[in-house]
Amino acid sequence: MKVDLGTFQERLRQRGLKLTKPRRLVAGKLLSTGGHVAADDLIELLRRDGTPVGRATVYRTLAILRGSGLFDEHDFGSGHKVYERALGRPHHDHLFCVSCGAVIEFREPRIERLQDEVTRRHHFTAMYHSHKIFGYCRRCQSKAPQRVERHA
Amino acid sequence: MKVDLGTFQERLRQRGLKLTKPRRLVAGKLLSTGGHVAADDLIELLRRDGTPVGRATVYRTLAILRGSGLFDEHDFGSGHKVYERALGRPHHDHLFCVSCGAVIEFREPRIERLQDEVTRRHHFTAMYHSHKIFGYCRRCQSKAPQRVERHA
DNA sequence: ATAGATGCAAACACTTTGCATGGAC
DNA sequence: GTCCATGCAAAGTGTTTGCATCTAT
Repeated sequence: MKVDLGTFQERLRQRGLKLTKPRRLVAGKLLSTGGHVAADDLIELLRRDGTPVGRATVYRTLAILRGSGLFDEHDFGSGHKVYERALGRPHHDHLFCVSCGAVIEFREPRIERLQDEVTRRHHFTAMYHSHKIFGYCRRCQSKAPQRVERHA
Repeated sequence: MKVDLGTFQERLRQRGLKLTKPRRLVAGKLLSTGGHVAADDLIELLRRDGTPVGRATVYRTLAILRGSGLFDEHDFGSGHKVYERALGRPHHDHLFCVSCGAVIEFREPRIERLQDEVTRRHHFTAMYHSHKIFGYCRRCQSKAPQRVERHA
């Protein structure tokens, strides 16, 4: 499934919203950037492009993109939320390097299956989940303290 | 393993810190409350007890308790962090009801094992993880929208 | 005695909101 | 023309920090 501005327009229509220039700019930049981008990054990037968008508008647009299921929002505890394209991409979870901030995606269907089992066991209806593993990535091994895994 | 103020004192000593009255009050209240408590809850509870502790001190004490491995910190996306006793309790992860805010703990060693496999695969050294499933608890089923699981 | 702790208020960082103006439909 | 969107600045929220005072050791 191709995810582009056309898809965005379509989703906006479904909600009776307008496709404005600022919204096109935010969505476009988000799509072209890929990766895990924060609101401030977007504001800065758009400003540098000579097409500044007000911070309120950026936040409001991100809320729409998230609410439409086009983008996922993640909080890696860095004090700000980051966004990544969701539609048209397979689901995955993340490893986060506490040393360099690298975000590594992983897919493990067996974990997903066990999750279903857990929710069933608790008569719980899952809507979404967040599974993050924090530690040291391959390149930051040397900075890791000599300790075993602690859970949180 | 019994976790009490004595353990706290011991951990403080190890770091060259003092066991002061405010710290005893915060740790004591946290231990007696159980559950998942936020900084503001503590401040309010202590104030009501007639033993108020400054907000800065509460936050600073929570940081120590967390850093000493006595308490875990969780963010369920409610805008504030919550704390729960960690030492002397088995590790677990959480289901969070987006309707009533209920926090349900679950243990699933098979998921933990698969996690290890994932980190090994990526040459990643895990320090801790956060696995949360959001949705509707048994009692809030009726409020759940008719939709399949969405991931985030 | 002295290094560390307290508590107030001010500072912070991220995000949201009120409101007058502007633009999509 | 109507209703929604924008953008500024101000407000909000949870948390952290500077600093003079106090206290456990």
